[in-house]
Amino acid sequence: MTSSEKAPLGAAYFHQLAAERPDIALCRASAAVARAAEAHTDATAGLGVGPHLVLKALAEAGPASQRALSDALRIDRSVMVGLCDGLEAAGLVRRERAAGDRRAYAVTLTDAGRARLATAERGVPALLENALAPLTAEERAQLATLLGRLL
Amino acid sequence: MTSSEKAPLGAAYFHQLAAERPDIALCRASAAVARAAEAHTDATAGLGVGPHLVLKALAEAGPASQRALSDALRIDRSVMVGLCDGLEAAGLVRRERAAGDRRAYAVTLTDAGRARLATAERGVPALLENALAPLTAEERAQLATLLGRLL
DNA sequence: TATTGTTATACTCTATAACTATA
DNA sequence: TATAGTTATAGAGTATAACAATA
Repeated sequence: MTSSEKAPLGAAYFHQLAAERPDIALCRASAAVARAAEAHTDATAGLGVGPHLVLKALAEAGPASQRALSDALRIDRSVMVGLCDGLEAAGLVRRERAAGDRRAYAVTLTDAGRARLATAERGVPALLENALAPLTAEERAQLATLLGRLL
Repeated sequence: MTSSEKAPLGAAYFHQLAAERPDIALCRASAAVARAAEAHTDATAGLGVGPHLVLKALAEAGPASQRALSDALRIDRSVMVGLCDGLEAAGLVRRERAAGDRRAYAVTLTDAGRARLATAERGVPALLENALAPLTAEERAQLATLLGRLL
């Protein structure tokens, strides 16, 4: 687009592309951040992002149906099933029957779940520091605001 | 985190989460933008993002090896094979042998490829408008800058 | 030894459709 | 009829390991 026939492919090319196409920059940045965060899964007590978010939501909101968790975390219902299966098998969550609606569960955090969450949460700052290292605190806040607007 | 036991799960919950966890906001925003963009694939002449980027790189840099394309677009080499297969089958690209290195191809844009790219590029503004609708032009530039820093 | 292109494979994430039991 | 949970499935996207031809 700049000059008709001179734009060598290299590291610089991708940055120019990222500037032109925020959608693609978003996709690649998301993958890069996820990779960087995943490298710190140790920090989150071996808890993946999905399970971690479920425990966190339950800790903050109390027992909830899988449907409510799905909506709140924007995770598909069919995925939530497996997430809760894993958490239940690990003893971090109990599936009690919801009072007043026998279709739904009241997914409930166990003491072990609360403890595991606490450990995982302690690792989050390091995870974010690692994943967002190139940004200052101010820029991170800016980014969060912009992404919040997109969501 | 705020008060011990009151944070109803709802749309608001996700936004609070996004504010606390830019990594997760990035992941969800990326998916949301990709979905919005995909809904406009008509706008890009039926060309997916990967193929589009390959054509664009070739148009801007001239014939290149798959390796160079992989590096420039941050797409794995094994994925680039299939991308080039598809583009070649569609007649948008030719795989000529590279001069001076019989291992590599010189992937070359055909006239049909150039025409298809031109059509697809015409749809990009509408695609971005649709995907980034919640952001002002200024905010889009801000976002691009921040993502560029992350990459 | 290292690199280009290739294949096979696998893993994650996401989404859909269909089923059951309840409502 | 609509909803909660479940299952099976399928499609992207991404990544690894191994191989042949070539450097």
